[in-house]
Amino acid sequence: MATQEKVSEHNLGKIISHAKEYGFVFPSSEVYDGLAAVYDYGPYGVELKNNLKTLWWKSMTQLQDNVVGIDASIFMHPLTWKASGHVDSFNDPMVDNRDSKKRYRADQLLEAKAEEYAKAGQEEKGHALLVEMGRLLDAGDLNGVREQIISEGIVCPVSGTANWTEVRQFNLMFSTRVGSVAEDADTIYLRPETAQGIFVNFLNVQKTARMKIPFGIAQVGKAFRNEIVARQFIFRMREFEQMEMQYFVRPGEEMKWYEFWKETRLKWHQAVGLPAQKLKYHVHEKLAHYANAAVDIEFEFPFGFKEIEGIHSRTDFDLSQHQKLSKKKMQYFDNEINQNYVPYVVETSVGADRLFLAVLCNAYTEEVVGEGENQKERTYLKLHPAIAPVKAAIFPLVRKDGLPEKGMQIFNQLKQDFRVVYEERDAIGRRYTRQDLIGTPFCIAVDYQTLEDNTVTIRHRDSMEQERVSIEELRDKIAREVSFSRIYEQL
RNA sequence: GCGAAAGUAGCUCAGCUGGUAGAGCGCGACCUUGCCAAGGUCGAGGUCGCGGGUUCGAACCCCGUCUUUCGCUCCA
Repeated sequence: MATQEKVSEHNLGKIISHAKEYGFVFPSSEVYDGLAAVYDYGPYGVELKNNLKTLWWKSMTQLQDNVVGIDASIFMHPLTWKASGHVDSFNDPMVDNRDSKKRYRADQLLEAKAEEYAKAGQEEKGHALLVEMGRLLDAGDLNGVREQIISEGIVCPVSGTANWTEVRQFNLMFSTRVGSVAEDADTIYLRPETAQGIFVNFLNVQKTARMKIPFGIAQVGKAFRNEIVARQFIFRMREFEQMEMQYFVRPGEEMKWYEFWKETRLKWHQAVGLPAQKLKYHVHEKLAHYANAAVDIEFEFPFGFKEIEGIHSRTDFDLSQHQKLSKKKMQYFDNEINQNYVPYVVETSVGADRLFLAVLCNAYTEEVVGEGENQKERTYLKLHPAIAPVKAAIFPLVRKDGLPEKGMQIFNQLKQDFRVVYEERDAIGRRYTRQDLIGTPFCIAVDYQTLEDNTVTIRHRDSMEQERVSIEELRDKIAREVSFSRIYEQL
């Protein structure tokens, strides 16, 4: 009888320590004291993350018969970001109130003021204020914006004072320069989202893969955002990985597909092992400029419910914008209705690192086992076998009498199909524990009986129970348990 | 970016009113043992986050800085 105690509140610290100590996630450049909000994946972390990415990729491109993949570059033509709106809306003028220590977007303060005027029947005054603000922002006159705030008598809602700092520009896109001669070099950006690589390739993909609407394009890749505050371990990083799928549909049918993906994706997270009660939808009331519907799938992290995936109905905003700026048609001819149109898009966008963190938080388990005198605490990662970094460990019970040789034989055979490890050092109990800590679902022990009848014991991580099976059965038995199809079955 | 707290061995931490570092666990080798973090022997590993200052002397006091966590703030 094991009383189980799941990690719930305020122990992100435990997860972070565990992740570091057992080779999942390290702070970047730790020998130089680290780099804020950047992390590296260690030996087991990379296996787990790769498994999650592969699972997602196959769920999209293999299980869905009308979704294909691409891998676009991180660098893109600068106009891409003009078209997407990032150049304009990823540049925010910020101002702090010195008394309340609160930070605001300067433009939003002025917009709120303009709204007040409008409500008071002074619409023209409000309009004039915004026009002037637009002029100042275009001219890069941040001081002018600050003077506007002060002369309008705008005060901080918290402190009630007008003790404002300078207005400063925050650019959320990282830029670099292409061209070896500095003066001739062009500024280009590191992509702040992977979606645009899909949009600009829409026609290439549609034509070469001969896709018919509705169809989707999937992509896994890095994106970069110069977050003002990056926090909460790998939850919000400046360099992160997205798993995105853009689904192109007939205009007017987007809500049907939006609902379809909303449900499909929630089910997927559950199938990976995230419990239903720790997942919920969060519908956006305030929509981004491109969307006509948006919902987040949130997971209950130790620091609360937070987004792991977004499902957005992006309308034809992106393709239309690219059509406008590139002057290339982004249209599809639909034989069924005999019409040319710019497709609407439903996006599913998972943060790979967030999913990783959710899976890790959920898997981290501390429980008390044994009774009375024998009671002790046990820590292990309850990962779905299909995504566990190591599938099985092979242990000879003792380090003599030919057991190591037999163990190596089994190891060499299994390693062709699975990520397995072989260990003969230390007491077997400790070896079990070490595997528990990294979430290995199966430990195979070679004992004296093995030499007689070619059977071994398989010890199951979660129940700690053992069963005896013949060596010939091993491969198939493990294969069944660790196969992605165990997850697909739940979809 | 603001506020608070913290930073000593791989991890968790101790280190008194300043007198140039310790423990447990872990790690490596060997011996004994053999089914859930076993015992023994030996060993590796720290310029106490970094840089200044005060002092005869700084892990400890002062200043600065970096990093992390938490709370704001921001978040397509």
